[in-house]
Amino acid sequence: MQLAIDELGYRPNITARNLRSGRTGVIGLLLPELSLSYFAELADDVIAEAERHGLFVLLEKSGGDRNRELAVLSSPRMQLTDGLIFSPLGMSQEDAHLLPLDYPLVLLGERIFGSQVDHVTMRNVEAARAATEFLIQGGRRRIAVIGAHLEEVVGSAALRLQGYRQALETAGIPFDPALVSYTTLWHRSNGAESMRALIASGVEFDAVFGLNDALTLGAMRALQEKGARVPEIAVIGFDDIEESQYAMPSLSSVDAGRGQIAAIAVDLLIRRIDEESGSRADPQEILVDFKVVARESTSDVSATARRI
Amino acid sequence: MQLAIDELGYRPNITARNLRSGRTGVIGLLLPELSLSYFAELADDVIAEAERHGLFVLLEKSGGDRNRELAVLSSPRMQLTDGLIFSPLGMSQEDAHLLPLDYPLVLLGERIFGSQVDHVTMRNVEAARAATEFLIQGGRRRIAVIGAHLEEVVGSAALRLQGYRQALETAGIPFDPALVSYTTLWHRSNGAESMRALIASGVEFDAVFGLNDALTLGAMRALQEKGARVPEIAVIGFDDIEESQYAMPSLSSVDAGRGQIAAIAVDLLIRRIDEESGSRADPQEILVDFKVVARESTSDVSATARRI
DNA sequence: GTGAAAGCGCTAACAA
DNA sequence: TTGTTAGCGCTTTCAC
Repeated sequence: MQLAIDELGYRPNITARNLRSGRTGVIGLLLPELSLSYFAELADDVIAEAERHGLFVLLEKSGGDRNRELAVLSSPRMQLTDGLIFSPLGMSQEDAHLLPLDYPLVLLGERIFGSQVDHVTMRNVEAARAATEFLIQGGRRRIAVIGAHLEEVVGSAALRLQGYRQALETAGIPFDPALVSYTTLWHRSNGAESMRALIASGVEFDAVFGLNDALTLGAMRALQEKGARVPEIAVIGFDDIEESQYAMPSLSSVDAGRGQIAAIAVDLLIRRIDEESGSRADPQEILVDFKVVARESTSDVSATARRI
Repeated sequence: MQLAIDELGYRPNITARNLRSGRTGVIGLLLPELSLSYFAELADDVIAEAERHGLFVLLEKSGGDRNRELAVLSSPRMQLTDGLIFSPLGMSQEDAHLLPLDYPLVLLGERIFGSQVDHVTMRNVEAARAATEFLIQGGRRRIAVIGAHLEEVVGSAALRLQGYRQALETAGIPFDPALVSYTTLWHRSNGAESMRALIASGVEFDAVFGLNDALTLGAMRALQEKGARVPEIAVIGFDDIEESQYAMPSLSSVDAGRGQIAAIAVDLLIRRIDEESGSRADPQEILVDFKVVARESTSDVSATARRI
């Protein structure tokens, strides 16, 4: 039988099979932007994980735009896929009710919590607090923050800032708003601009906590331009993207569990896809592990807060 | 009528439509690795371009492995897509006959030339020559190369090395094999290792041409670790990935036309998809434009070749 | 056991 | 114009 199949070169028609079975074997992945290393690496992880389960990944990018996100969620395009892993950036908590419940969906990130949808995310507050505590243990007291978002309540920036403040509080260090620098986006250029502004403001600091690695690499570059030495000024980022270990000096960071997020998201999505349509299990909220990765940018050196 | 559609919430079944029409509205993109910035940025460009034409992108990664590339090419998975944009890395010229001719396919990159398949690529030789000439015009004579591949004839590394040699020849500078450093992969770590080996070899040089930006950023980092100053040692890369402008110092590079490659590849693929099955147009070989992007790493400074 | 038939939801062709 | 039907290629069911 197999011989005959090979000989005649028979190829099953996947589309017909899909029509019949109601499945496509494809999952969607909706991310803000692939040129941000964090998301590129996340996509890599998701594709690898999906492949292990015999699934393919249809990749869409939203550019972080709420309308584009909504358009993708409601478009018939998504019928090509059995489910969607979605990392919102434009949409926020108030939009939670706009998430489809009749379609297998797994949320990532920090924009929407407590919806009726499975959600995998990192321990932003705890991980940011660990990063800040690590700097404090290294003797730093004037820790600048790069990448805060104005008036944000949920979202990565707000949560990580919260972790930072908790660490200060625990250590009895007063919070100084002058040390917090705001950006809209988290590209390297925003980090560099923020750092230049911070330096221009004349505020003293002995360490920098960047709310993601791309930002932080830009900030570290701007610091060095002004003649500041790292780790005399200690610098730590967040996400632990691959290039952080090749920066000059190599950048300390927090590995917030990206690989684990990808694996769990795919697993949860598959579970939803396989679910009998009548019996919808309760939505799960999953938090993954994190760890501080110490590199040269936080090597111990005598610390003195100062103007640069 | 539209009212009735909206009211009843009618959604056409895309799969049924696909079965009927023989089209899926999805194109495949097969790349080595998304965590390499060049490919992440290329994927971003392809997705954006596909979207402009109402198409979706199913992303697959090969890890640069020939067997995985062949597996994807011949697997029925690809029936989910109307065509494929493929950047081979494991497959090479001898495998050209294994490319399917009965399926819309556009090749990228430098591994396979002159096949019966549409091909979009950069002017590797000319662009590498331009980068090298740029260094020579800056007064450099001892230009190290990072990232050559042993015994490669076609492929990005070989072509770019060829451009380097042409530039030397035109300038009457003898080619010194001791200045050429070989790697297997083009990650940042390989660039750093190569540079350390080059320095350990004791050879004198006053400039570095890295065959891609990731390599070059790693090499620049290793240079600086040894106390060498850039641009006293001038450094130029290839690809002009986004982060090169934020390196310290910012890295000069060659923009070899990535965005144009994405746009043309999608256009060609659509043309193939729309082609009547009987009338297969001749395969096209398209070369895109390049330009040298000068940044701090090649700012003019007095150059003296030396041991580091 | 092997084989025929129905139907997934759409669209193109045809009939009224 | 409007309505009906056949068929895309698969899988599941039911009859033999």
